[in-house]
Amino acid sequence: MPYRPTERTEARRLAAREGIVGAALELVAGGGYASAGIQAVAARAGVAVGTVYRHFTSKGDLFAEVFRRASQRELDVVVEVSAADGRPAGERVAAAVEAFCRRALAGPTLAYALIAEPVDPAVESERLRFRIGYRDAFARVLEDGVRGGELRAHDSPTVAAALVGALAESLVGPLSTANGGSREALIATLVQFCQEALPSAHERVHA
Amino acid sequence: MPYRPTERTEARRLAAREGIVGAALELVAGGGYASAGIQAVAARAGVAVGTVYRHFTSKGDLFAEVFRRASQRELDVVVEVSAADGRPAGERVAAAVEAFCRRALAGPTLAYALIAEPVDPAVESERLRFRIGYRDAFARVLEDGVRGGELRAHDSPTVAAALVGALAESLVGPLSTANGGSREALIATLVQFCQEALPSAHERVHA
DNA sequence: CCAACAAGTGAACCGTGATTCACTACTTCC
DNA sequence: GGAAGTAGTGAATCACGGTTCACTTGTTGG
Repeated sequence: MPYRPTERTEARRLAAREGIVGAALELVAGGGYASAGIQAVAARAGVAVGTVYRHFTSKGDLFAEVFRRASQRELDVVVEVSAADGRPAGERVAAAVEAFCRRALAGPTLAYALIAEPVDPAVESERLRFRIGYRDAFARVLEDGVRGGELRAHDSPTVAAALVGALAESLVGPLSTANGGSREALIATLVQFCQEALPSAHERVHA
Repeated sequence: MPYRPTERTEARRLAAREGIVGAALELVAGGGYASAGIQAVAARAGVAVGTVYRHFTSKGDLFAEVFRRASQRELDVVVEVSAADGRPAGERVAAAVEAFCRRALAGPTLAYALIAEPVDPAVESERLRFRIGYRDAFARVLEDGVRGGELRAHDSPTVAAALVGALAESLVGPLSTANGGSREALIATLVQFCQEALPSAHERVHA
């Protein structure tokens, strides 16, 4: 057996792969998914088009990984911040919302790509996993709040989805350009909104 | 001048145009924008591909009209329902939300296409107009509420955008499949959510 | 009926961008 | 050095669906 990939070679291969993922991520962060063609990725990574296909079976495969990494970073922060057990649900939601907002506003193009921009089906399904992750993070907080008597019983998944949708729309959705004010004011408005939207136990139930 | 389009001919032309728009709308309502290619539209309308281009300069042009009509119907209902001046903002928001939900749930594929599905830029800009319409309808109610002392001062456009986003996400967004319960329960949850989310004057301001 | 023009037709065209593949260059081991 | 295999290359190919256009058909008024 005259040839067998060695450690050194394997590392080089991995580095090349990383270079491609990194180039793709830079393109997405800089100009959105629309600007991230295979040719552009290859050029930025300093490799040939064919090389990209040595490491990924398709464009969808590549960007599924790109989205997975970028989204995981974001989700981890929100999960971390909202995990603080014992504290009131309202505070935990506020912290999660603020973290979500700050990160989205810090890299709006990336946030748009991760949340709202049209993408390939393979990438879309990856995105869905993380959207569900956000929803579930909020839902956990809501359910803890119910258990602790702070919130009344409610359909947590739906309310959590509504919170995610509210943030997505106001931060990166088509209506997001509307907020004329400062970044801090926007965050304050959204934090406030999400906190009040919670089904507090002491709130009068309308209708 | 041996030929001049007459009334009868003009009517026939208009009918053909309507047939194309109708076919396109049926396709969108049945299978989303993705399933509505020019070939498919022409086939369903019973005309040749070229005929479509006698009536519309491009695919974007055709579907901009399709979306405009479909969206206008929906927006009119929400604007109508929420316009009732004099009544409390909470009630008006509840009525608007309920109308929005019922119509979206009655035709989920169409709702998805109108609100969330990826579309051509020309169509997207048409969609934006209507999303702004929804937001503004909510914003008007919010501002009336502030004037009437029912709500405290706040960033109405942003809060209105958040409401629209919350509804869009929970009804037709990627997370919408999650709501396991009944349609009525979902509507009740969202109506409740949106009402509580309003910045009521008597609500304690956190943080 | 015929001139003049519009409407209708649909196979062929075209732009875009992902994907392929025959080839070269490199790495390992004997 | 040479055999055996992998990584890299990038111009050519392919798939797709919107768009075109030379042609046929239909309509009007003289």
